[in-house]
Amino acid sequence: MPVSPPRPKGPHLNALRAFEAAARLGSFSAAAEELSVTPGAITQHIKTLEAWAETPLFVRSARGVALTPMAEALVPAFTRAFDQLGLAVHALRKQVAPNKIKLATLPSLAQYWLPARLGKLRQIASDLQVSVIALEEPPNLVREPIDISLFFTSDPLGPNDIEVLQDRIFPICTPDVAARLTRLEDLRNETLLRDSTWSDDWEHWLSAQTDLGGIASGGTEHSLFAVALEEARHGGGVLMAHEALVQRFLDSGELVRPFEGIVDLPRKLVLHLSPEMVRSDQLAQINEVLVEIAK
Amino acid sequence: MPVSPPRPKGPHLNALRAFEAAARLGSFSAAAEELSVTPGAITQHIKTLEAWAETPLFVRSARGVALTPMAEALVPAFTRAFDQLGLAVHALRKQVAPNKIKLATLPSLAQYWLPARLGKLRQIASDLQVSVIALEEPPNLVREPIDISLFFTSDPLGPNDIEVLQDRIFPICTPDVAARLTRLEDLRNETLLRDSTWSDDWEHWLSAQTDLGGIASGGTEHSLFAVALEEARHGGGVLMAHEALVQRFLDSGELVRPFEGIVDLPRKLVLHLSPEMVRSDQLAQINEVLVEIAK
DNA sequence: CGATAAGATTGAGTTTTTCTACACCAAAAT
DNA sequence: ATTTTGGTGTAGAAAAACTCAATCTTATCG
Repeated sequence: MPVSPPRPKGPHLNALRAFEAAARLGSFSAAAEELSVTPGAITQHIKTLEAWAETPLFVRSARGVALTPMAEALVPAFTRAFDQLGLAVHALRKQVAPNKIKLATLPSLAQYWLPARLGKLRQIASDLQVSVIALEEPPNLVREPIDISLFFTSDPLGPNDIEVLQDRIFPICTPDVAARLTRLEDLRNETLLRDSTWSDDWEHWLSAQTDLGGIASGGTEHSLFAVALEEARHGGGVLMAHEALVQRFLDSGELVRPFEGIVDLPRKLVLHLSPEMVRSDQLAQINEVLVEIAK
Repeated sequence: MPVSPPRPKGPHLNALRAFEAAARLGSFSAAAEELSVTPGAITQHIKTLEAWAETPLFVRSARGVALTPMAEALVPAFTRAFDQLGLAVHALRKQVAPNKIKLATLPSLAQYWLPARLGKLRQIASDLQVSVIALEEPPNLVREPIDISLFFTSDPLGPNDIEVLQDRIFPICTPDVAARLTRLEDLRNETLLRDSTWSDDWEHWLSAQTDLGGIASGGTEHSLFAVALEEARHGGGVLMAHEALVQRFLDSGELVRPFEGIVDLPRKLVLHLSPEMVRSDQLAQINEVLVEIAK
């Protein structure tokens, strides 16, 4: 017979968001990354949602998770909903402060490439307030309150993307150290400096050199490019550098290229614009700015 | 110069939901009602959202709140987003348990009108599990996990609505009490029973009677129709009854109508279907059920 | 004019949710 | 066999959300 239960509550919004992220990214840890929480938090959100729905949504295996066929069918609707919500939040931010712009980029770019461009930019559009957020991974521009991202990628360009430059690497060191280096084999006696986010740059570069000696792949790895660069500047070794980041040290002569070889990596530095950024009628002004940033 | 602030966080989802509800309903207390929280909770949500956005969203006056012109423009996007989310949740519920159906209705209807219909319904579609939720106010079928609502309304019917019957009122009492009543004026000596949700039914009915004596508008008011009815059944007075709710007592003779007058109120009992209910391919089966419910 | 009512706010205190930290586990990769 | 990867479980802590009761402001009523 008909019971009269208490008013049923919907699922928690945060649990739905966690579900959507995990489903879209195919992984709890990736979802945790995107939402900037620990993986354990995602596990718990999914569990409460599964408890609410009284059904499992993911099948767990030791190697990762996969969506239940049933859950699979539901994901697009949730993705659409949270995308809409993201757009609405973007619209709110823009409405409130049309000329505050948040730009996310790699710490190294933020430190060595951006400042000069932003300086010029402030002369052109002094009403814009650009703040820079240093991130290791590109943010989701639909979901997060960020307007522009600037990262290296090898993905094909979308309509809201602007190519800035080609990623290009070569070794650099102080003139002192360079004096000791005549052949590639001499690198065996030097400390090879590398950045942990691009830890196989040395391998890429070496394998592109015609006369390849078995140069050790070791060397000291630094979690920040800035630290590795600092060590190179003090003559602590040979750094595998990205052109965009070290141009000014080459110009000043503080650092030099001990070898000719330059390797183009299969990726470009790309500016991504948030949908609201594109939609906004402010676009003309922004574009002027972007052209300047992209030099 | 470009700072590097910590990763910016988006606004709280619950605050956005509160904002959307308050904006759509034009009132914090109405939003509180819809979300089943206290008005204070809404106030706080809006405040945190305003703090996040660094701008006021509502202008407060003692009479209520009104949206900032700026906020006004943003509401539709949020409404769309939360509607989408509501639909997605409905889809989830249906996917998980296609034949669990939640029906919300007035306590009095749940007690006096529904049971007989649901009984018949279970014979026709025994695989359906209908659970009944008693509510004073119609729920928002897009946002809440409820499939069908059954309430009195004077609004024009939408596409997902089915008219069930016309609301019709008249006084009833026990035969004993009726024996004392020959003219309307005799009501002055009786206790007029009324339900607090329909507290002006007596006035409606009286003003529709041709020979209107100045019958006192007092009497005892009960918060539940069931209580008022119980009192009438014990000869405690004359109850202004709704036809749908007391038919069975008239049939059994336990209660009688001391006067002829029947007043049609300008509202109908209407079944509302959730969008998912309509969308579902289960609709054929449901319809069979609905026809039965609507008798 | 005072009384009352409607609606929102406030601050304190409480409950619930959400998160982290860290130990742990199982398959896959080395 | 060891390491790595990705998820789970639990305890405790932090943050968020909520309630309650008092309070304020203005409109309406008598």
